[in-house]
Amino acid sequence: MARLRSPEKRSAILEAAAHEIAESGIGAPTAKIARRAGLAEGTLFTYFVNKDELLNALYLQLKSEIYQHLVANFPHKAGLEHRAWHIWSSYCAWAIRFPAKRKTAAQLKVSGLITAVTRAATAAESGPVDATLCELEQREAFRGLPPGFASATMGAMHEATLEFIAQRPGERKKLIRRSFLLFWRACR
Amino acid sequence: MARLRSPEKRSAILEAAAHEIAESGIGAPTAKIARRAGLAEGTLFTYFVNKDELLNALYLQLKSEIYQHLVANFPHKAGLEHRAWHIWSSYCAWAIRFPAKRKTAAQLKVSGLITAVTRAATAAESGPVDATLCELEQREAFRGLPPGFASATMGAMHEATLEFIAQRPGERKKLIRRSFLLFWRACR
Amino acid sequence: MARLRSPEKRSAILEAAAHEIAESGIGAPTAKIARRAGLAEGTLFTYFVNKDELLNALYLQLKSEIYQHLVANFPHKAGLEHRAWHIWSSYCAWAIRFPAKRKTAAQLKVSGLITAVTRAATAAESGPVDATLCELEQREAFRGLPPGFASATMGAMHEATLEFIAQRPGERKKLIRRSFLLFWRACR
Amino acid sequence: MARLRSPEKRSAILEAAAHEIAESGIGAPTAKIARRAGLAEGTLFTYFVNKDELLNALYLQLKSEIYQHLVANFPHKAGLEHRAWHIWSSYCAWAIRFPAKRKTAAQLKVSGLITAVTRAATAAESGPVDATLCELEQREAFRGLPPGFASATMGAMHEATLEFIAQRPGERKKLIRRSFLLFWRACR
DNA sequence: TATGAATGAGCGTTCATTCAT
DNA sequence: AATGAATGAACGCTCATTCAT
Repeated sequence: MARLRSPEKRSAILEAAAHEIAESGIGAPTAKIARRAGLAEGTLFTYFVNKDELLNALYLQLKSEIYQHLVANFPHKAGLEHRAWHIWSSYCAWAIRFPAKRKTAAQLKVSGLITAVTRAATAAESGPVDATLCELEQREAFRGLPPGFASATMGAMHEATLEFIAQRPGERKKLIRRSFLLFWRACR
Repeated sequence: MARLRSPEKRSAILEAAAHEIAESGIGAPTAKIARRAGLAEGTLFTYFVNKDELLNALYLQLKSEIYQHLVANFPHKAGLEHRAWHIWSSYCAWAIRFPAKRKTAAQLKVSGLITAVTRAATAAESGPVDATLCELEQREAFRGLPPGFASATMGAMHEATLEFIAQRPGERKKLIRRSFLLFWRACR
Repeated sequence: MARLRSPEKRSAILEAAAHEIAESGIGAPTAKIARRAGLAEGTLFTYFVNKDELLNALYLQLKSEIYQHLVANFPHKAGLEHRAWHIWSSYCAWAIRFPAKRKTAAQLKVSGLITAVTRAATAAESGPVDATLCELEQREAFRGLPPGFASATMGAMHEATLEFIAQRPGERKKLIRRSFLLFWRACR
Repeated sequence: MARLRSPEKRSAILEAAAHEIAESGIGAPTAKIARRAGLAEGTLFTYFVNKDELLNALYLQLKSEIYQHLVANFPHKAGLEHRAWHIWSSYCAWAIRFPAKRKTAAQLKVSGLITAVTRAATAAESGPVDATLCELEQREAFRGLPPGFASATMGAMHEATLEFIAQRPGERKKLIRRSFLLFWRACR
């Protein structure tokens, strides 16, 4: 019941889940996840009341990890384009470094299992990243489009870019730069 | 001679699968799909050797339906922007008209079950749409980006747009127009 | 209804069944049997009302084939030992020549699907073979043992012998001779 | 600690399987076996990874039970004929006492599901029984026949005998004695 | 708290048999 | 008579979840 008996074990479960789901999809068995986390089948359910909750917690965790990554070394004082570039390139770096996590996040997003509450919680994190994206949305380019559109567009273009990078890892740097230019043309 | 395998039943299965998967995800039971198609459980397997093949056939079918939709009334003689607009708005119209199909196509895409063969088959269809997208990629905006990037970008921005439309159906027309403008700024 | 429309097709089904069952056991699908016989799934059931009847007919057929084989070139005028040797060696020759049929006959025998009626029918065939076996049973060695015991013993020792032959095909001839000697010691 | 896997349950499954297979053949459903063992369907698969393994384990178990039975009260010091008689009569006694097990063992043997590994494992058991059979094979009667032939012959004649006993249970004792005499004539 | 055996509903698939053609 | 699509019960097996230890 006490849901946080050992934060390490909870983290181990989330980490294991991210990898299992990347490999086997949402249908990855809880037993395998638990085993990969070094725990017994049943123990998983002392940390998460059921699989759905585990999946929602995992989504939250992944979003949070991304956020941490974007915020690290954030150029608070820089101009808008530079800050946008930081977000763009940092996210790509994270996605390339943790491909399993990225894949899992994508699967969870379309799974239909992520609740409105969870989605709201991911949106709640505010900080320099959101501030930058909001600033972007003030621009002429986004006139008439609803709040969040800049962020959604960026995310969508990210996914497209990362798929190409997966096929041409050698051109990684160039693709990140060029795709940002494309994005930035739209915003300008 | 015995009854012939009927294309109508095959279509009914694909149609039923699209709806069941939209509602319940990739895990939708084949028995439910068959029932929804008005057939017995076992009959499904005279049309598709197993679930994976059904899913691949469904993906192919959905891609093909989209293509048919985009090609209908295509303004062959119009300028590039006009043709791009046709693609943009027609796809949105299809997605809004068949939300279940769109959702299912998205799920299948990330499911890991779509084979390389299937993906190749969807890419094989060539025509005015591809020609237009290729023409787009010749532009300065896509310099240094690999073939297919224009199409991928468009697709990604579509997804973002459609999510917002789902929440504000009333602003549909405006959102489609405005988001196209955003896309077009990038291409210009 | 008319069960004998085409005797060739009926035979083809039995032949196909013998091979399929040798390969896959009693569980061999009727569809596969029909296909192997060059017929459609449903056609099988115009010749045999159901699978059980097909299996019983097959058992009968195999027993009959064996009998035909033993009776061919039967040394009617020879002494008892010579006639016994003919039965012994001819059966081994048949089993070696048609291993699938032998295997299938063995499977059917223990399957629990062969009815008393079928068993009775196989026993009904009378002729020089039975006469020889009856003659054998008159001997001191079989005193106090029920009718049919000589035949059963011979059959049992055959099975044992054939298993060894399967592993040492090169010694075939010697094994057949030596095992007959063993059998004959018992009868003498 | 959780419950430990219980040897009793494992045994109960094997026992149940022996009876179900005797009644319904190799096709006996695992669900029925589990139910007969007093367990839930799924529990069977915590003791055996799949049906094939269960069947192999069952074969091993039956062979072992037979062996235990033959070894009990074995007349180690007696002459060869007496020891052979012990094996002969003890096996018959076991088969009559546990007809279901005997039938099942026979079905498994011809099923094609028993692996080489399992067969090897059954052969590995060595002891006074094998010693006696080896001694038998040294005799003139088995000259030129491969090792294991005495055992195979005995087994084959057993099967024949038991079939007759099944039809005349009253003459059991006499049949066992007389059939042994027949066997012994061959060996002498 | 941690364990993993136990549970049984649920799934994908097979297959003997029926029946429209 | 011959065909093979249609049927649905049945099967082996999986897995989220519970619970005795």
